[in-house]
Amino acid sequence: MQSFSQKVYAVVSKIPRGKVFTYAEVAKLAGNPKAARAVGNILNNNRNPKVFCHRVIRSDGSVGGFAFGNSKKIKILRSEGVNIQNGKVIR
DNA sequence: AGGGTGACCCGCT
DNA sequence: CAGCGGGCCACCC
Repeated sequence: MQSFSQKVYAVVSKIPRGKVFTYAEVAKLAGNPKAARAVGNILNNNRNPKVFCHRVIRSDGSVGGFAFGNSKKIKILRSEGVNIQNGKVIR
């Protein structure tokens, strides 16, 4: 049985390298476009190391938050090939 | 069963 | 353009 959190994990895990998904996008793909908040809650409470949580950003392009440090998140994203300027992701 | 929290989003001022 | 508030959903205690 796939709970919303499980779906979120599945979607996030499917994020290809060098690409970034917004919480709203993940929530929508998970089945609830308005559950962006729930996505953040799930990742925050679980912050599963097996999930590419660093590839999930806000709709504004901000990295949002990261359990290991948002700076680290930005660094990782840049390594992935994502364009980041002034702490914001340019996709 | 109810209340509280959170890495959010949208709208208004 | 920037800042503030309200509302949405899911999970935990």
